[in-house]
Amino acid sequence: MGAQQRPTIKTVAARAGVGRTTVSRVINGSPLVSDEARDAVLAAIAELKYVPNSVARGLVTRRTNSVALVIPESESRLGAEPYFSAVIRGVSTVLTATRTQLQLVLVRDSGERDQLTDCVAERRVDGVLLVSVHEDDPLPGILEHLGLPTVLAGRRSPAESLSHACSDNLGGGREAGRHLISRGRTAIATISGPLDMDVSRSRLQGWKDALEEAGIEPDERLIATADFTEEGGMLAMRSLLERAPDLDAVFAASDVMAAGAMLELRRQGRRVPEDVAVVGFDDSYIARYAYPSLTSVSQPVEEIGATIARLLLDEIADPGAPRQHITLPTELIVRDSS
Amino acid sequence: MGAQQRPTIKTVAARAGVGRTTVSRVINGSPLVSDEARDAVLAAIAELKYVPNSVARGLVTRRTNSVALVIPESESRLGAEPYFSAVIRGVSTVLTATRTQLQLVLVRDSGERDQLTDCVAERRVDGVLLVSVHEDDPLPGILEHLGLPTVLAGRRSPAESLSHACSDNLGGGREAGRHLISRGRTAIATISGPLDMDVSRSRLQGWKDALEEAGIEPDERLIATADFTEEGGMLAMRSLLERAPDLDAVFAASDVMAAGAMLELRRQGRRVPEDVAVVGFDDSYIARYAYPSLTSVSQPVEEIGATIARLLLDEIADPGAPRQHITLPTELIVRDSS
DNA sequence: CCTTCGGTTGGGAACGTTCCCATTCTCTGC
DNA sequence: GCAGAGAATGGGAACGTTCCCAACCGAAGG
Repeated sequence: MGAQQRPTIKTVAARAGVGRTTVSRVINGSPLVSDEARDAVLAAIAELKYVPNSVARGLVTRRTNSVALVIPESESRLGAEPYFSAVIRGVSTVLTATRTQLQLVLVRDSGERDQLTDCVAERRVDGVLLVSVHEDDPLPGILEHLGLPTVLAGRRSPAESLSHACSDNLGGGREAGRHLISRGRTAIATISGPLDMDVSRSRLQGWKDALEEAGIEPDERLIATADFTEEGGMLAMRSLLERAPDLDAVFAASDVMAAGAMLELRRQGRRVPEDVAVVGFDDSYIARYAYPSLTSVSQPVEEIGATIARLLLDEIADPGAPRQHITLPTELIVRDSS
Repeated sequence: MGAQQRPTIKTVAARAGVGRTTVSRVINGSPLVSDEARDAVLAAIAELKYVPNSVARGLVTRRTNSVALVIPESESRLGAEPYFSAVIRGVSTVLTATRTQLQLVLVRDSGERDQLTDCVAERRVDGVLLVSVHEDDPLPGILEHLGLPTVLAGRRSPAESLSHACSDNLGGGREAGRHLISRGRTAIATISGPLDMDVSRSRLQGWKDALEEAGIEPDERLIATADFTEEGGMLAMRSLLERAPDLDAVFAASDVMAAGAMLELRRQGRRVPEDVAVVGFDDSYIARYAYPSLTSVSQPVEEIGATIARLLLDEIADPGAPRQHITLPTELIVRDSS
């Protein structure tokens, strides 16, 4: 029981009294079928509970109706960084609607990246979504060279050639900076992400822009970099406090790092926001759960996920079309920490 | 460029001066090949950068080397509930090591569940992992009937027939209860998850056991149920405070609900832990970020993910083997909230 | 010297689809 | 009334692999 022989397209054809091809046409919605034949085929399909074998179909069509979503685990763990979960949700929403499968690939180290390349070469997926790309990441180049449709969440540089969607990191950083200035803060530090990522550089540049607008010269002592982790945010905050004990505000390029920074501030007896105002980035639930609740730059992460999925489906459907670059707006959500 | 014709097994055979079958044997590690032939084949593979087409292979072997991980999104969103991310990590670790693909399926409503059933019937996966099952969930039964290897994280009931791994929810609930009693609390409430889930019932029973051990009769007024969301936890807390204003402790069956409960307690001016002690479940980072930091029952979620992946691979390899049931231990992590 | 056996080898068939093409049938227009 | 167009149909081939089985080879044994 259970594992009985499943019907094939031949079984259906025999039952409906038509040829294989006609059944195939009905399944694929071809108009070149008489109503009569179509009804017979549909009835047979229903009777036999026939479901086409997608593997066999993939062999001849060279399509798998499946795309890979690649998430690097090395620097920031899925789950610890809510960004990834939200991207997954957005991607999944769009893919489900078009009946496309989602292959999730967590890449921890370069060994696993090789496996990924194999998997892609095996033609198990029609396209690839990459998240959190570094400037010198070899993967986008490899995929491009393989001729496999590829779309990025984020970009390697402002001159990114591959299709991608990202949020307005520059504008978001600027908003954060302006907000702190408007709160009367004058010694505004920042905890940046890794500088080999465009997302980090853009947010940092936004912060600089805001200071310069206000006539403040960005000071090297007020810039620390971390790796988007809580631990990193904590260490960066400690280093900032050593170098510039008089700082009265800090803009962290992610909520997770902001949370780490707040832990360190509390440990050193600085009150938030009285002594030091804090602004994060992402507006994840960490911002809501944090105490005091965290002012944060909201980016439409789920929409980024949905957008890259759409871009990828477009590119799979028409590989010749020009690459698309989409920037989504950010919004500052003010809470208790600033 | 890029999309040049990829080599097939025939190309390799011609290049190595052997037959198709010999190449296939080399690829699949068969011992029935002379060293000489093997070397020639391996050289040809390297020269041509040949990678086997897994779709074609799947057609004849009836194996896809890919399993589905099904996560219901309806009650608790991926990302808002760290549990799922951790399970994904554990699953991914085991699967990557065995070169098995991971199909991620987020199911939002019953319509999407039908699609899932189709996808499974299409034989796109060798097995299915189900997370967060409800007692009357039709999916496990359908999959069992289809004869598809299926493993659960959690169980529908203590008599679960399918293979599964879950943590010791009963013991965890008991530990939480005992801990609050040891802190001298006497009016101990609980916020349970949905009662149609075994995980909820077990944690609730553990709480009851602990109270009864201490000679306290569990009071209906001190039991509220919610849906594992922050909002639900908040509402449940409100309802508990109305029904039993004198409560001095609460055990929530998840950190997310505990966070919601703490928000409501703060809103009503109750101090944590002075007026009301709070204990959560999961020991997610929410517990660390919360203020005050949250005492929580830690369960090895990532290990649960790894375990169900292993059980599934076992079952795929030997579908006839008896089903396995694995229970993993929990541990109470005491922090500031109790 | 012939048989047998184990180790190698490769061709044919099959897996379940889709696509190409040839065939049949029906209508339209002159 | 007949050619031609177009719709509907189905058989053959192909997609790239694995599995079955027959065939070959050299050595061992009678």
